Amino acid sequence: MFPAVEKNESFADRELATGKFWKEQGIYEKTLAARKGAENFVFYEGPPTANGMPHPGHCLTRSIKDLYPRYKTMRGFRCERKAGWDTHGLPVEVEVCKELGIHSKAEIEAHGIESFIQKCQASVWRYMQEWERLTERLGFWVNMEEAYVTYHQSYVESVWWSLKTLFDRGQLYQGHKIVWWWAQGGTALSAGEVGQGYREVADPSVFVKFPLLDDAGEVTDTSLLVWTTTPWTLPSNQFAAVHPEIEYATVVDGETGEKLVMAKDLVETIAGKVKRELEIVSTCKGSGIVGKRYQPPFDCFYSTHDHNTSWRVVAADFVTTDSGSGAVHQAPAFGEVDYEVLVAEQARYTDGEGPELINCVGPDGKFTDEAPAFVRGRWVKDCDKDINRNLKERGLLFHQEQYRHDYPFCWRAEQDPLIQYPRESWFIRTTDIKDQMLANNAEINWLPGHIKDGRFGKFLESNVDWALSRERFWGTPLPIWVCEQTGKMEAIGSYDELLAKPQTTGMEVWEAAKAANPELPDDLRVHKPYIDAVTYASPFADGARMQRVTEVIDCWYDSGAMPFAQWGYRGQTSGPEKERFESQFPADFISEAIDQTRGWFYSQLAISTMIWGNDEAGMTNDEKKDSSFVIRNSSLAKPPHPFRNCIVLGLMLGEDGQKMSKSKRNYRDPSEIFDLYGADALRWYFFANQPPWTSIRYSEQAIKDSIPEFLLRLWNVYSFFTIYANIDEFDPKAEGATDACGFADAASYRPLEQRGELDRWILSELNATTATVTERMDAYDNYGACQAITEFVDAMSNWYVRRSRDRFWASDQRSPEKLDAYWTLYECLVSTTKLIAPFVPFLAESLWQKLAVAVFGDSVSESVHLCDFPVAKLPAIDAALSEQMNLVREVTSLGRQARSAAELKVRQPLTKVEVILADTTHQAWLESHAGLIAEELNVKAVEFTENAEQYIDYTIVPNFKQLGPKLGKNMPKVKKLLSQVDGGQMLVELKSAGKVTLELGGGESIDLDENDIEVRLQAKAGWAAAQGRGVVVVLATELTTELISEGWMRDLVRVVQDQRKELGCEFTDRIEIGVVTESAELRTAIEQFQKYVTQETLAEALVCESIADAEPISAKIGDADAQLYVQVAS
RNA sequence: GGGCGUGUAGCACAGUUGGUUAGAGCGCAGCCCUGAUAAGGCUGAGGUCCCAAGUUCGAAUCUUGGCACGCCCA
Repeated sequence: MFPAVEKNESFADRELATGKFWKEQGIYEKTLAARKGAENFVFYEGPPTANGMPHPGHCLTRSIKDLYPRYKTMRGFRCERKAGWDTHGLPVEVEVCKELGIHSKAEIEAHGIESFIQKCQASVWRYMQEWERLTERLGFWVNMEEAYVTYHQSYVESVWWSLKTLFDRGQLYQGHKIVWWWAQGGTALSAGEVGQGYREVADPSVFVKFPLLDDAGEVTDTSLLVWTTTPWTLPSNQFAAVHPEIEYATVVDGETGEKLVMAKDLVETIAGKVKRELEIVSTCKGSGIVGKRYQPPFDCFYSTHDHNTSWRVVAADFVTTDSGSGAVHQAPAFGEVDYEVLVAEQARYTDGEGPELINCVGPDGKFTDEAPAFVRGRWVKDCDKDINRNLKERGLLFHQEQYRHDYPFCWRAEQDPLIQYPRESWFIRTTDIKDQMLANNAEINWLPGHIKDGRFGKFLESNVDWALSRERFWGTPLPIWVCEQTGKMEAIGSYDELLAKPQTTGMEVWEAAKAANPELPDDLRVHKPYIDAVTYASPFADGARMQRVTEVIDCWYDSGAMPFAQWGYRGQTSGPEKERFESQFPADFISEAIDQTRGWFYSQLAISTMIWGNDEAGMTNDEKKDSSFVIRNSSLAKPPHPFRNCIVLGLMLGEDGQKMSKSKRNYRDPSEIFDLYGADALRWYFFANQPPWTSIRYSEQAIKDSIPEFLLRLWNVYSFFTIYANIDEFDPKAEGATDACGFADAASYRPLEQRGELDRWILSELNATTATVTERMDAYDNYGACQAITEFVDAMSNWYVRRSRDRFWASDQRSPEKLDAYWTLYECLVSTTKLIAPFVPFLAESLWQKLAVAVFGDSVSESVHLCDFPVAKLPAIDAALSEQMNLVREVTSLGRQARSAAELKVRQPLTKVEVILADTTHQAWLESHAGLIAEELNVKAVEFTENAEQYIDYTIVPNFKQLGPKLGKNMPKVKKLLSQVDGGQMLVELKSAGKVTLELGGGESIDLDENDIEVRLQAKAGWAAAQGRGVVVVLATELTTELISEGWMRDLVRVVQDQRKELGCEFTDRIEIGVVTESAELRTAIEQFQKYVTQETLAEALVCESIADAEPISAKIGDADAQLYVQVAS
């Protein structure tokens, strides 16, 4: 016996029980154990940060990440899933700062770095529980107990090892660059971080007069009109840039008489801005003013520096006439392009004689003492107004206005604008390996495909060296120690290596902290401030000490290092780290949202290509001998690495189409969704509604809809099966089957060829579906796979079960046809259960437990997830049968359509339908299924008519696909000719001769055979007919008394069935029926169809009088009114 | 400003190498069925396939140029 189907149990409740079962029985662990020794399918978990609450977008990534490992496991692979947590970086520091109510770097230092770091470490796990709960509730199987954590010592040491490798190769270098600088935080930000903080703001746009000097260095009456949007950089002005090819004009200001130089194309615009006449007196190319000297607007450096090198007009291609004046203020300290101008200028001189960088702003973003007195010590962005006022007072400000543009702010401290600022910073020379990265990229299977050469490829093309260092606190310390005397450096690859250095001191700082608080995790010893205390004797100078540089690194480097760092691999030549790393590299599958293009996707590729590039070009000689780099020569190093297949998910938007945000509350908490609809509904919504890379708008309704559309539909089939299997005492084990996947041992199990057509059909569909799902999933197309599954479940529910009901209800429990039906449906359900297991693991498990485990006990897998994925039995697939069945379904659908149009409800029997087929290939088969069609359409007869000219117009159209290439330009002519011929006659001719000849005129003619044309049928007016593509169904609409009576009796049956339900009858309960009516017609009909009614309703008696104890109900049967009495037979 | 992507029914989406009646779902309307019943089915209305030009015998599909939106970058 199958366990009875529970009523009143929600999917969500069942899921909780299933989750508990998995956990208690260690099913995930068992799936791994079961695949011991099997080929690996390597999955990398991109580490989320656990210091924020998870939202529905995380459910999406985690669902996809779960789907493929589950699928591949069932397909026979061993798929480890090591969880990971991203724990370092600015987001954590910012959170802690908020708690402490502090903001700037100085405040953190005042608070104490030791305490700050400890707080960071603790805060990383703030939402750990929520994340774990979500992961488990969603059914994302991942090993959280052995998760890798980026702050763990072994992880940090792996990162160190990789950085040491790069350092020793000269690929990690210190450079002087203009960076986006977060002044309050005292650190540079990476391009990715900056990109997240752009906001539209209004900044001043000012036009300033730079008086030009003559050859003697005296101020002339002409000024260059210079434009800038950052007045605060004017005190640090060093050049003015013009485009050498643009025309410049000298104009006279109609009001003041001043002479100004500006781009000729902009004269009119600028005149409009200031609303006065600007008269052009002469023009010249930009190259004509290049080299001219001018007096800078502020004298911070002018009087102390060489006038010949700075404060000159220089040529620059980036100047445009889109806005401004055509002459651009240059402060090389505060702009990347400006800085390049300085470098270019310096190149004109021998070393040391060119212009030096001038800068009167400190790293804290405040003006230094070199700046004009009225701004000293103030935050630069606050000084724009005062600077403008000062310029105005001195008559140098020509015009100012507001200008809206996007400007970057700190992504974690939204009120802090970033500034460009010159800094010493550490870089990784990724530009050296650009080609290798591109080669690796070319081998990655990106989904969708356009990522490869599109967003990701383009990003690689424009690669710049990775700005690695951060002048912050909570991150992987940059493992470079500097000699205090010589400035020479070396990199350290592990903590032990550091301790083994000569005369190491400083470990006591950590030891003291640990003694004071034994709770501190040991991992902290490789972090600031403890690691900074460790120094050792310099190998470069006697008596000197080696001291670590102060920086930590970009946390994206941490996550990108996970392919090896998750195992603590740092070049070991043997041992578990090496083995695990090598067996798990590269990944077969990763998936994250598209925002990771420049994040984790890139950091992984860059690091893996840096360390194990595709050739030996970057290796030192020592490394070439060093066996730890053996991977370079192994097959693992072949591209693609570090991952082979990558599904790039779209972004998930809130219900309102906006980005999900906590403050807008435009989404529901995932835990609520689980409670309301369950994890399977959510998962199915993700997998089955769209390809994963489309941005989806979170839709609660759509999640809800997965239940009736798929989950419940399948559940109902299962429920139907269970109810009748139990009534008929059908038990696969008792029948002799040994397990739930092979039934050949069962005595009553008949081979396919002995079973009825419907059974062969659904099993054909099952196997075709299995083949499709496998093929789609192997191509990482979950959407296509889900569509196939949905169609199959629909076919099973809406055609197989419906058409098989008679067999399930037949009274002979042991009839072969009935047993066939049970076996067939059982097989379909069990296979479907396995097919859906990776997608909706909870429902699949419930079904498996009820359909298989409950019956077979220990002789089947204890969980569906321990099963092998079904393999399609190709011989069982019968394409012709599938086509034929589709045709039957089309005919019945058309029949209903015709009934609906003629307002003849299905309950009313009709004498016949006529079916006319354009293509008679399947006609004979269809004729043999006339009974089925008759039953579906409630007609007494089905007739097939050929050449049904009375109902039909035949239209012949060319088969365009076939004839197109043959006919070319003659196509329209043939189309026209065919539309004019008598279709019916032509068909006759075609049938007898096998071809027809069409005269095209001009002596040309063409022979057409059956394949060259398509026949269209058009029902003639006046018939109750409906037409499909190649078939017309015509109804006979005349009714006889007998037919009407029969229709009435179907009414009666229906009302009685309603009443059965009302009375709470079991499916097997017998009843008695009484009908009291004034209508003689009704009484006659009852008499006539007594047997039919009693049989349909399981009635022992049907009488035309009242039944004493039953409550009468009023009913309309056909046209007649009646009082109906129904009661359960005693 | 540049790159990438997306524009198909009220909504959210499919549409396989170009082939002439553009599709399933939800929603809506009407109807049916009821021995799967806190279900199920059928039918219908609703589309300038963003716009324009081009290539072609033929374009939702290919090309070019616009427009709108999104993301990424400056």
